Amino acid sequence: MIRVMIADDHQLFAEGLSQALNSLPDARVVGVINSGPALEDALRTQPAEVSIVDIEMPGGDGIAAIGSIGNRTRAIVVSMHASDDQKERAAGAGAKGFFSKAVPLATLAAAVRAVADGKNLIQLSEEERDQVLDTYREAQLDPGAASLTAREREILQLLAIGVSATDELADRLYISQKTVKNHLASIFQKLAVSDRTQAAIEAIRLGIAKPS
Amino acid sequence: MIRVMIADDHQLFAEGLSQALNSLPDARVVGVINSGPALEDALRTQPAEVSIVDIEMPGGDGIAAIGSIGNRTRAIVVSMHASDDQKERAAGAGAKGFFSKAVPLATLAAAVRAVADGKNLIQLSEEERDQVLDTYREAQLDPGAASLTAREREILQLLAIGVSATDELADRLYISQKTVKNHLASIFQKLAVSDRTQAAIEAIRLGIAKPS
DNA sequence: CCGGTCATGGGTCGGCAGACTCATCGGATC
DNA sequence: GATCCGATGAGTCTGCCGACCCATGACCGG
Repeated sequence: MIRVMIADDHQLFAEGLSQALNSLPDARVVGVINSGPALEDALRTQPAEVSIVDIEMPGGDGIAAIGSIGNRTRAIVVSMHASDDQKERAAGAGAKGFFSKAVPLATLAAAVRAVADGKNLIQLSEEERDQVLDTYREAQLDPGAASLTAREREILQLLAIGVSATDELADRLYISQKTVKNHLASIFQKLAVSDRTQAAIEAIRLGIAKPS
Repeated sequence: MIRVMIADDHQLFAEGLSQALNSLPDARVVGVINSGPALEDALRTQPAEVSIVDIEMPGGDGIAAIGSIGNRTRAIVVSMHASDDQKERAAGAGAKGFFSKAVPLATLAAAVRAVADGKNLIQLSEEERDQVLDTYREAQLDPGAASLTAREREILQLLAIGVSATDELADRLYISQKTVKNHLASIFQKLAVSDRTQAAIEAIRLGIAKPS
């Protein structure tokens, strides 16, 4: 689980991003703050592997904040109006990544994983960076969840949207009820749960079910 | 259920906000687009009661987009650098609300509910506006969920964190298994579900369970 | 070709889940 | 004070759920 701190004076952006990252199965936002100086304080009481910092903040901007937190966290800088100049300054302060706020959420999520894994993205060319990010696009699931088969995942998806009865699951998948129960039994083992209610909750938490 | 469309060229912001609004029990984001002109197209195929539009977008800015969508949707304008000038222009184009991106998410959520309910917030003074918003801070739950009793809500919270067995629920609440089953029966009726798995999913969707 | 894994399916069995009806008691409401 | 509702609890019964064991055919990697 990657602990993430967000620093941005635009609350709407910060809270939205927080919700979005929290919905990833392998990340957890542990703090949302609205100014640069507060970042250092927050990190003292609440450690985080990765911090996402807006470069444009009032009261001592993001760059200064990054410089002061040093090695307590790895910083990813985001900017509204991304420029090469800003990128240079971010790199100089020790940031490990630099992104425009115009990039898709999936890209930032991949960057968070890459940076948490020790990668430094900021000195790479765009092609190199995208290549690295591609290897981090998928969430690192729990060991149990990672070993789920395709069919088991299918059943979990149905479970998570409320298809809970064995006969309904069997109907939807065109298999017998016996097979459904067999699959469920392996799911219970792999997820370390004891019934389909807990399995459904786990499926939602792990992001196996698509809410949209 | 309030259908919401989001138009913002900063994908990170748009997707983050989308996730955040989707996590509300009474709103659903039906589209996220990244330019002004695309808003009109999107609304033609996918109706939405409320649209959240960034005033600063390349390729014909948000103001023009709002003017062209007229009465198909009610627009709330958000801006990075909120100014009175921008607010005037938004009001002139027919927007029903105007907010800085620095406001908390809860405020925007309340605004979405207010605007969906027919309120026009843009001509109000700050005090008047906050007064109106205060009446919309709470999500309008489904009729069924709204009538849940305190005890029923307690059971749902436990269910949603994986306490699924009757005897465990009884232990945690210091009541008999019989009573647990009686409460569950009323919950099933009120939420229109048929077993505790579906109830747990509904509880999560309705925000009855606290994830953090 | 052989071993492993996956999807499919069968059988059995104990036990819990859900549906239905009812009772008591306290607090609120009128 | 009569009434309603919420919380507590009980009894009964059908049937599904979960646990355990096993079999077969397909596929894949060595």
